[in-house]
Amino acid sequence: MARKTLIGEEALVERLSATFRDVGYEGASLALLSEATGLKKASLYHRFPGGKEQMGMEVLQDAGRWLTAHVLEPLAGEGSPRARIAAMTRELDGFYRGGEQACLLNLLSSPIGGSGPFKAAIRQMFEAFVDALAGVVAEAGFPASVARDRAERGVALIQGSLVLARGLGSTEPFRKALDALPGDMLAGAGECA
Amino acid sequence: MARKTLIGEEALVERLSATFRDVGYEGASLALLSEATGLKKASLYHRFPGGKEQMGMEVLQDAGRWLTAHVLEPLAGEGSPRARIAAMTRELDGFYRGGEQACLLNLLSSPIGGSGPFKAAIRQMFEAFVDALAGVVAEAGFPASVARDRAERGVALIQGSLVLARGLGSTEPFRKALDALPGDMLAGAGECA
DNA sequence: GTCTATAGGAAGATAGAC
DNA sequence: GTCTATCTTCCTATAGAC
Repeated sequence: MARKTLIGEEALVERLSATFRDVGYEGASLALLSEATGLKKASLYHRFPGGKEQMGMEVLQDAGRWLTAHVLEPLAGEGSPRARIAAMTRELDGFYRGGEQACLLNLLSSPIGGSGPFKAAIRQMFEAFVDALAGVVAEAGFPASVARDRAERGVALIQGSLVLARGLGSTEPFRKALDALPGDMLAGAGECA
Repeated sequence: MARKTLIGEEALVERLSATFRDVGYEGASLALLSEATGLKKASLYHRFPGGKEQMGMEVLQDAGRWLTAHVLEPLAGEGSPRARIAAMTRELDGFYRGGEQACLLNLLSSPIGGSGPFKAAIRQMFEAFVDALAGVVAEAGFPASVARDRAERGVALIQGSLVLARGLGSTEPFRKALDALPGDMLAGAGECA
């Protein structure tokens, strides 16, 4: 009863995600998505009756599940704050392929005033990420407002270093940002400078 | 001899830039650009025979001139390092409209391996920005390698806070990042924590 | 310098055979 | 579940009048 589907659900979403992250949502034509997945356009519509927008949503939901499993839960889990943040950076390094792959949340975003189809999902993921990171920083002994500010800065650093890496054509800014992140988040917790 | 052009060159490029920054390069159709500028498509082609790609290039060059005049030169100019960085944040706050407008350099970027038409110009602007910021930090007494790392982090913070602001639908992360930037860049120069 | 009108092609999406 | 073939709409770009 096998061999009817040419590509598994996981691999399919994976390829779609990689394409969106490479060329953006608008830049990802069905021709391109078809080439990337090995499925003809009509086959893509069979799997995603809602068309490109549904592909975007499912890719985003998949990223949300990844975020929960590989970032949010570890951040809320066992170990010292520093160890948990360091573990998170390792996961992010893999997810972004050392900085080569851009972030969906950046490439699917809509203007601040606007209301694209992905806005709510993206916002939710950013908020969850900031909250989880702020939780760890607070656990290290910082007041809640400081923890929140630091967490926002941490997420901004990750996103911004990906943007910079893309702009400069080098993954170095991303790798450096990840390396420095635990120190950035916990500076002043025991030592100074 | 006036009144032939319905919109001046400066205003024209300004509107095109705003549109690209709102919906991205691929998302900016000629219909949209026409609506934003008040010029019909044929008129846009009269001003930009190279079509949308030329519009993107000229908008990018205009941003480069703005960067030189309002960021690079002030950073290399008079005043204390802290004052110069603070002056830069005020300029950036205006340019990004307090975080409401995204960054061209982000929205026109191509994948790390790829080679879009804007790649060289974008790379050059990011490098010039990082260099100028690193120069100020070095002037404040930090070793060149530390200054470079801090400057990269500063640019990443600006870019990332814009991404985060867009994702959260609030300009707050951007404004906070700007406020903290002088302290971030010069921490340890005299005081600690 | 701006416009209306239109060419020519690529986009998203669907029908129906296998 | 996948395909070829097709439809319609939108896109970039051009022609030519004013």
